[in-house]
Amino acid sequence: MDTPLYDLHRSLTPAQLAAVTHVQGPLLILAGPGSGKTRVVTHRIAHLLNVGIPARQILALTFTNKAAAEMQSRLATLAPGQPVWMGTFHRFCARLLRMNAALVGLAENYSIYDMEDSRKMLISVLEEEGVDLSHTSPDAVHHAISWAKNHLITADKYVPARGLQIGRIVERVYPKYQQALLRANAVDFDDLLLHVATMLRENPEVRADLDKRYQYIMVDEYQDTNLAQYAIVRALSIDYPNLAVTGDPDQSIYGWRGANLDNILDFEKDFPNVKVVRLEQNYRSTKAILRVADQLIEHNVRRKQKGLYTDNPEGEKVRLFAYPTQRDEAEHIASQIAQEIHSGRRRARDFAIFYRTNALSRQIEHSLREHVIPYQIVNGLEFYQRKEIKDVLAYLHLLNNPRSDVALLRIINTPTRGIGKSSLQKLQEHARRKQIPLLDAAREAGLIKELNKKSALAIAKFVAMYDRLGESVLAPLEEIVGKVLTETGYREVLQNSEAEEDQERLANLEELLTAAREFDIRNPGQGNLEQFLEESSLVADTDAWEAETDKVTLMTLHAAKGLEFPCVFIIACEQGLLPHERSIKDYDRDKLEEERRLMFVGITRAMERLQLSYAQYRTFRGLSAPTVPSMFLMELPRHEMDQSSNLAALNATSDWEEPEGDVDFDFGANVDDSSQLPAHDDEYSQLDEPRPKKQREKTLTSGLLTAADLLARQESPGRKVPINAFKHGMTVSHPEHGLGTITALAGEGPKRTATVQFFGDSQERKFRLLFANLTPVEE
DNA sequence: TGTGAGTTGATTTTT
DNA sequence: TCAACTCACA
Repeated sequence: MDTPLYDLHRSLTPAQLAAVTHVQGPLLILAGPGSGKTRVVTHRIAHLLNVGIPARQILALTFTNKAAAEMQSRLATLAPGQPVWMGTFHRFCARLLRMNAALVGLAENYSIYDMEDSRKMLISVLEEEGVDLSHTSPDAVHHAISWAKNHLITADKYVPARGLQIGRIVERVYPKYQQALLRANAVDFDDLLLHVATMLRENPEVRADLDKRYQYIMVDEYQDTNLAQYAIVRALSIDYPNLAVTGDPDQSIYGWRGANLDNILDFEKDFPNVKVVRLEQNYRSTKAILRVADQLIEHNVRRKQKGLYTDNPEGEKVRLFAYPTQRDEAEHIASQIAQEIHSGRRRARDFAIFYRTNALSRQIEHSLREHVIPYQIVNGLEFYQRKEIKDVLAYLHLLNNPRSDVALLRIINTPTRGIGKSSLQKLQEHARRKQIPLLDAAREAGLIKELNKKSALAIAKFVAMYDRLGESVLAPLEEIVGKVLTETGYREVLQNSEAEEDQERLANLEELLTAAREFDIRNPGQGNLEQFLEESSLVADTDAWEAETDKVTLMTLHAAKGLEFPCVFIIACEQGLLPHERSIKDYDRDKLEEERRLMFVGITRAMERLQLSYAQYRTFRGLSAPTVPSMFLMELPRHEMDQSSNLAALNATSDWEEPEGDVDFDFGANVDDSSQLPAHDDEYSQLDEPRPKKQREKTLTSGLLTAADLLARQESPGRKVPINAFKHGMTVSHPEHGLGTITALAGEGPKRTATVQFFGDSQERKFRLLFANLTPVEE
């Protein structure tokens, strides 16, 4: 049933309503922080549906999976069951490319290389070309290529900018890199966009079809679009220019990734007759917080003037604290949080701590642990980036795309099977000479003269194993993953290892199996390997953040965008960190303004309480040094803020709530203050024990049970062992066949099936667990 | 060929 | 500080 219109529109302000009810023609929504933007977007989609626009004509593009999921779930309550396509740019492009791969010289089973993969590929190209890297690094070259791609500059069009040192190298290597990718039937992240943009430009009829197909396009966070994304959206909005974008120039923080602020600043020029709606009322923060944010961002030149206001209460003063050391900073923040939690005033999830770089989280973590405060970190090492996961996925990648050399290189000797560096080199040599994929070269190992017998045999065995795995590509994902773990010996190696680290890896792989199983449930039917790989390639760190758990959140300022918390701490507001030194050193105003926006984003996450702080002394990269407070702090309305130097408070034993008196905030005093901080260096390094690996744990599953799980848990009459007790790699016994090992599991509930390899049996056997007479064997 | 110690070199943000 | 990479040795 459609939601009646009046219901949908109730509780919207006039400005919001104007945006929601705009249907035909371009629309620009300038949405300040906390202005209910997501609400407006989802209501607008619901409105479009209400006025009879088919769901399949609507497309909503976001930058993160999280944002897409958020929208999806909100829309689900407004307009249940409507198949509106929502997702990230990259995912959308992956889809389009899948359907039109041939147009850009790819096969439809192409692989998506992540940063690590494409970097490896680039390095091998650089080596092949014999490029001298003494004055640059592979990463710099990579970045330059990425920059070019984001600016729609293809390999054949690349002309080095004058004075750009690296230009010469890029000019030479970019085409080779691109060829290598095509040969491997692979794309990097940037290619997803570039290929689609190219495809739309060169195939007018395809473009027209898609334009017609997606008549109503919405783009979230438009200020973060780069030229490629702009071109794509533009190309799909020519015949049907019903493009609605939302964004805030003041929250553009991805310039370094090619985001082009002009896209939003010039939107009105690009699309004539655009309707502009400004959402300036903030529903999130107190007046005090908003004033601080506003004053800071006033210092930027490249922006659209915007008046932020709120009807929220004045609230408490924003705090600006100077601590002697980072340890004091962390300790005091942790104590404040602990006290608020213990007093029952707030819960752990109400707090967030932001910092400019990931490395800054360590001290905070340490203090939070000391105070036994639960926290979650959104940081670099996410699930799909872990070695063991990437290894196993590489097997899957190679199964899906036999031309993926990067995948092959990753696993041909993982776990080790006697194929060393020199053998590999010879193999690569051979592949290069004949211009064939490595896997094909491996098939000819016996014919390669340079290879000794032993190596050739090892390679042949690898190929045989690969082909054996290949027989299962149409099986459910869980089964494929299980097979990979068993057949490759990967599981066995870890099981036999004493190292705690390896046990953890085993647990992570168990999680991967669970993920595969959940995927199978979501996607019944055959041959979904490709889709599974695509999904796993396009997930990001911040997607792992869980709003529901009751934990303090630690994250970078970048990751914080789009979120809100009652209490926010921004630490290390120091020159060189925020703004980051790289944005200061070449006096680039744009870069500096981006740093300022970053701080603006951080500040505007806070609803009720905000504390900015810096340490007068900070140990960074093992070196301790006095700091200079962030220049941005000078731009704030300091007179109306609570400025305390916390030395006094730190000496007090009990009450943290009221930091002692308003000591004047002296920006110069910190530098020569080292006398009162004797030898803290050593002392701290002792305290600073390495972060336990456990902290990395991130759950892929919610812990919720599906109906099928429950079913599986039920004890069926006549059997002692619940179906769930059977795990991959487990030893089991069978009255007829004797002892064996479970090599794969698949299916759900009564259909759950185990594949067992019995000892001394030449082939595997499959059993329905519900009926089979299998028993786990205690080891 | 594989392992481990030792050294180096780099350290922003991420789809 | 730490991870990635090199190089020497078994």
